[in-house]
Amino acid sequence: MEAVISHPWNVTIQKAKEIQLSLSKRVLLKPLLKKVLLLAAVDVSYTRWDKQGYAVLGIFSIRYDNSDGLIRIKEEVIYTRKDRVNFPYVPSYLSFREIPMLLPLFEKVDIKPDVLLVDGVGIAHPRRFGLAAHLGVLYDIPSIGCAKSRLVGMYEEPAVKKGSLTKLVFKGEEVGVVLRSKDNCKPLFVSPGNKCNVGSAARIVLKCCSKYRLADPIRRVDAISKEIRKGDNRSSVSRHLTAGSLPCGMAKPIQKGGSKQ
DNA sequence: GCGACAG
DNA sequence: ATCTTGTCGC
Repeated sequence: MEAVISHPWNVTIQKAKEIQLSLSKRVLLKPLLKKVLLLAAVDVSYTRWDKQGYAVLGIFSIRYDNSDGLIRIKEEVIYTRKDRVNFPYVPSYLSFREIPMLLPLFEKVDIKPDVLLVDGVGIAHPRRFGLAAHLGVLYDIPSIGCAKSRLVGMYEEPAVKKGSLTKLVFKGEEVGVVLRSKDNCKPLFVSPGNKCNVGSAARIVLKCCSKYRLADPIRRVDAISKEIRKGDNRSSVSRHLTAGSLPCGMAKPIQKGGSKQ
């Protein structure tokens, strides 16, 4: 994929804020009605001292379970990258810490997924421009933020049953939902990133939750990220197939010795 | 002024 | 985010 927008990343917090305020105007909120068949997910894990980050981008082809209508991952193509982290973690500026590591991975993908799931927030952000919104705008694709905790907004606790949800309201606006993705488990904070709205975001994320608290695709990239952090060995581009063949255009991007450092 | 604060 | 054993609940 090729970014539609380009801007510096090694910036001060003040400049980062200006970029967020400027780019937030490009966020488009609308129903995402197209059936999701190709889904992407990203995540980054770190070493204890924050010196290195392990970024992962997964492209997943999807099938729908006949019985429950939930999404099942049919095939996956995984891209990973180990990088030194420069930008510190500053609440509401996570994009500037993680996106620089993810950019090289997106470059390797030559197709646009129907939606991108992100471990972080979308518009449920002080300036309505969290990590998911930022990535969605950069690549002009639908994106959804699936945070494990709250950054901003007020809400009431959703019922304990999976599928229960309550509104996440920030400054009088509904910026997302608090979604119970698994019975009796802490809820997820789902907010649209780009080319999606709150309702569609909640519907899609719930369909991605099969047996665990986290949406399957995010849980997958999260596991891979932590796995390679421990091992820190083998090729940085791997392929995993579970059945059938890849949709046209998806087979190409796999190469060996692709991305390291 | 003080507490809160995605990963 | 990461460091960590056992432990309580579904």
